[in-house]
Amino acid sequence: MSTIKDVAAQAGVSISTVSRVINHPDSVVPVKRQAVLAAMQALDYRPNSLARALVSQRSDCVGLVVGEIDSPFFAQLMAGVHRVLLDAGKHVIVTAGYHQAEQERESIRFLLERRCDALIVHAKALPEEELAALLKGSTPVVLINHLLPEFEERCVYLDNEEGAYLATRHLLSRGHRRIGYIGSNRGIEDGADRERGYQRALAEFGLEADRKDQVRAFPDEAGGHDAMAEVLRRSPDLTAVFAYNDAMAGGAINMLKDSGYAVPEQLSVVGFDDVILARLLSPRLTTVRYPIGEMGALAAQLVLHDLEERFPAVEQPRRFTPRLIERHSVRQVSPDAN
Amino acid sequence: MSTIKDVAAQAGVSISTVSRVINHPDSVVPVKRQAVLAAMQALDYRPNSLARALVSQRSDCVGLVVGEIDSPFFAQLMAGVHRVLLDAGKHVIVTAGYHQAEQERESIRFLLERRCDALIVHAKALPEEELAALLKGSTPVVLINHLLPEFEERCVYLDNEEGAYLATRHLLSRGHRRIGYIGSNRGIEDGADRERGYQRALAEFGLEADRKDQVRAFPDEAGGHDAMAEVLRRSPDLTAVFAYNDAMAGGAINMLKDSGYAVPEQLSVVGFDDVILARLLSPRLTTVRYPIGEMGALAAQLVLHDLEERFPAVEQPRRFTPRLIERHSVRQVSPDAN
DNA sequence: AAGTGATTTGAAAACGTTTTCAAGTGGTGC
DNA sequence: GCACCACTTGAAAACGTTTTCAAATCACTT
Repeated sequence: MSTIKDVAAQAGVSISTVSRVINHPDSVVPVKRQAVLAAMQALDYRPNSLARALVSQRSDCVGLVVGEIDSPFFAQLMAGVHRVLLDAGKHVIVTAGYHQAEQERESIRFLLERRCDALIVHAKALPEEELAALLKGSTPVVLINHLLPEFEERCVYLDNEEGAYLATRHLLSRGHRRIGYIGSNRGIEDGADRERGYQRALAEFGLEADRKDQVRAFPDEAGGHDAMAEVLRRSPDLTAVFAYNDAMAGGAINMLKDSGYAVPEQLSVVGFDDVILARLLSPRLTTVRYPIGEMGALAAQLVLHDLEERFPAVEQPRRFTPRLIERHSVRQVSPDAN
Repeated sequence: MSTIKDVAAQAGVSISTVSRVINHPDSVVPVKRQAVLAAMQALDYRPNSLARALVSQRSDCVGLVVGEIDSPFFAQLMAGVHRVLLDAGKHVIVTAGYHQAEQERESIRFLLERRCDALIVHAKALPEEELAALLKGSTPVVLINHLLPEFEERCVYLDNEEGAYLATRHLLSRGHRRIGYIGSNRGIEDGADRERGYQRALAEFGLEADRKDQVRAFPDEAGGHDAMAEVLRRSPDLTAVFAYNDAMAGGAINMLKDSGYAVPEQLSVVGFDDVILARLLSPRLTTVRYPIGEMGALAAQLVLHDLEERFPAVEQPRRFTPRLIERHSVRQVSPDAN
């Protein structure tokens, strides 16, 4: 691969001049500029961005750590971040933590070693002190979905409790009184927050969350399927179920239909996230919209402002509030029928 | 951020020694090694991978160009590549071409400038000459889903025609004789290949593909919805439909149900890709499995072998053959009933 | 005691850029 | 015809590493 030296030689100028036509084209006289351009073309020259970043101390890259690469949820996050960063001429390097502290640590280390100008991190397994230490470092970081009170303005997050509350309230307002919860067994905060929201809504109606109405499983389709079976076994009189996420809700719905239950006629289901899937399920899933794409975009704007003054500070609050999306998986029921 | 010099100073050794404890720990005497390790710890030292890559001429990164970042299909591709590369100690930089030549070109340029050791490229918009030129370059490249006869062993691809043939044959074998095709309007080869497969199957049964039974639309849920409506308007007597991908099939199914059609009782549907969605739709979608994750893994093994001899050459054929996955969206029909 | 060979070390060159600085060029105003 | 200035240019330093090479050290052998 040809270097700046080759180009300089071929064009009969110094390497400084070549560098200048790359970075400040106007500062070199047209005839030489043309010669350099021609030489670059002829040699298929590509500036070595490593060398460039090394001396200029900026790579124009921002690193993104997601939970996993192949999930519709994180796909939306990546897309949101990508969109605003690409427009700004930055590039994104994506890395996955796979929900394990060690992998998350390794991902962050990789990105830092690669000298990303900033990091956007979704890491739930790492201890808070480690995250705090990261925030304190010299590389700007914004955290997704992990509120560190100490660094509130650097955290973009969703009010999970409110989301679960909304979902449960919706079920309650439709007359349901026996409502199960299909949760995640991944020991992360979201889970606890959502359970709290579920319980709060129940409490408002004078109901108490029964432990046997709550089952945790791996937060995917299969987990939803199994959890649904289990919760139904334990509490056959449930009229509705709130699921930790849409994939679990989908699995639950499948399980129900397979067992001859009609959804929502016999059992109502509410999901969480509003991934594409929700619109494709049948019945179309009533769910809580998780604006993860917009959250990614906000995080991107935050780091953009850190990186260059030409990007305005963002005034928008970092806390996002979820919204209930009503579709067809919930049915009105008479509370007295229970 | 501290450098190797700082570490050397703090440990009272030369930078060569520090470099050695990083790269060949056994070659430095234990007492100094400990001192260096301690200094690194104390200073939170992280080797600058840019500098390292610059001198050693290898970045341990492979670049991956996908069609778009937020699609379940490409998510599987990324995951497959990621899995084998991470195990081998390599890192992956992902970039999206968004199905536009200019974006694809830019993505490749970025990856090349960043001095990735190898590239895995899924690009359908770029002209073949450009791809061929890329393959001829000094950086090892493997192409996904784009067969360049000139570089056959560098191309990992699916036999699209066979897939469509399988799907249509399945419908035919279940008695269907009036079969519509919901295609993609993105002018890429896959589309043409799949149409050919569809026509070939039809021809084997002495049927001719009627132009009015074929509608093209944007290959997503909404496109599938609209195309289904259109094809039904044109040819109300269809008993089955083959869709370009699962998302379109999902949209089509939704459209059908909304209009009061029962699936598969009144109309059978077959998809393509077998993304997660297919299992969650109801009825569960009969579809053609696109082993894109495995294809990504194969591509990764190919580049691994290019990069280091310790990775074995891969003997496996580069051409993947799709497989029909029977689920519940196709119904047996009596051919004579038409 | 001196020589041998193996081990450990540091100095310096190299990787491919950008940037600073000073020198060179040519034009302008008097 | 000369001083001044603006513009353009090249040499060289710097970025943070790895690696080569030769020097230094050390333990043995004779």
